[in-house]
Amino acid sequence: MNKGNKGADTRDRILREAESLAGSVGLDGLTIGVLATALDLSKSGLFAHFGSREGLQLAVLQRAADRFDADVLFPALDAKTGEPRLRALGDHWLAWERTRGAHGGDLLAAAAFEMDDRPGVVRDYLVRIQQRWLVTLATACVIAGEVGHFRSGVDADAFVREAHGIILAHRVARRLLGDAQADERARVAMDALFARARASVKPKKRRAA
Amino acid sequence: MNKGNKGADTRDRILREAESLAGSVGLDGLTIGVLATALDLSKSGLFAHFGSREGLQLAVLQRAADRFDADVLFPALDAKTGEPRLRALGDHWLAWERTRGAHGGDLLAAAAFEMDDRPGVVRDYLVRIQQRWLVTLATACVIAGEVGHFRSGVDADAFVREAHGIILAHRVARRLLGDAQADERARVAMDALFARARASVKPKKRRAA
DNA sequence: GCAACAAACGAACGTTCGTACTATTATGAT
DNA sequence: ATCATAATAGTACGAACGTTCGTTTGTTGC
Repeated sequence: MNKGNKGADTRDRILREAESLAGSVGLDGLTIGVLATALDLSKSGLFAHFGSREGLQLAVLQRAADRFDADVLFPALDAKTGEPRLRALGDHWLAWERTRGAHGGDLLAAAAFEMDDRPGVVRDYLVRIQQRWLVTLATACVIAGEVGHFRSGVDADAFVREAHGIILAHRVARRLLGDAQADERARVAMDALFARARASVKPKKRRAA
Repeated sequence: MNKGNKGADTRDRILREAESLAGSVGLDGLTIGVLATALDLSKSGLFAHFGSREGLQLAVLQRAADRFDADVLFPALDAKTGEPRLRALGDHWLAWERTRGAHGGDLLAAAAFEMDDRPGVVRDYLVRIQQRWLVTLATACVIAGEVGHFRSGVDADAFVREAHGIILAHRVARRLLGDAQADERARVAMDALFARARASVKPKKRRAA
């Protein structure tokens, strides 16, 4: 996999540890000193790989984004276009959130809350990858409508936003509140979301009042 | 309002500024030095009010929780029991998230993501108030079912979780991605959530496949 | 085995962190 | 007016922060 480059190897080692570490203490809590200690490296040796702390943060984010693509986006492309693919995207997203949640946690979701008020290149990059992902989801949703899996007028943005909400609420339930049923409940919620998008006509509020 | 106690006044001034500051840099990014500078106080003078940084964090969280109760919980008690009250809770919650989002941002939501992997009294307290709030919502939802506003078998936990998701997704859309329509979309999502709880029978997936 | 280069080190930089002490000022009861 | 006490300021501390520097170690091609 590597082209014999030694520096690139340790850089990878660093980023792997950094991603995990930033998962628990946050991107901003990530510190060169403790990272170096955790890896048995000198601060300066580690520092040289990134040139600045910001460079390290950016590299960590980049790595996380790459892994996200590899773990949730690309595998879903195996599924058939339309609802199956969208479903695969949602399932892998949830699985990502869940497994990453075991240790360190989903860095990207945490960073979204951490960085939303701190301008800079790190935030800018985060916005880009987050937006790209949501657009990807929305596009898949639109396609599911076009091929007839979803009802014709399905609101893709609303769909994506709801899926996003399920992921985020799941994280809080699971990681902060320690809800053992969080996984199951998130799955059920995702099922319901898809079922609703599938239904040809919303019931509106005909029975109420 | 105050009982002539001068110390309590500055303590309040400190906490007001601290809450706003922690809203942008996080509870963990909150630092005694910059807080003191922002308030034209000495580090030591400020420090004396809380005894430790952890004490400060705890006090900030406590103040935020109190304000939350004052701004979203108590006002909703004016609404009639059942769906109206639950609706008021949801609306005020969203309004809180929104206005706090203008500057500093909702500290509690951010802390939920920031602290979920950092054991300690701060996290413990956060878990308590978060759980209490969600239980409050769930209870209101159950009541709405009992008085006939919602369908009888309504899943209160699922309802609350979905509302939570709407809030969280709104925050990311609004504060990170800068979506100008975030407010409106969150309102619509909340409407739909209530409409679904009202409907006497879910359509299930009879039309699909 | 030697030159050229990449990678990691160790020490020090100036700054900021949280915290501990002591001193000073303001407040309120007598 | 005095005096106890509360509230704030001042100073100093050890540690950790990001960063820079010069040096040492490791690798590779000749």
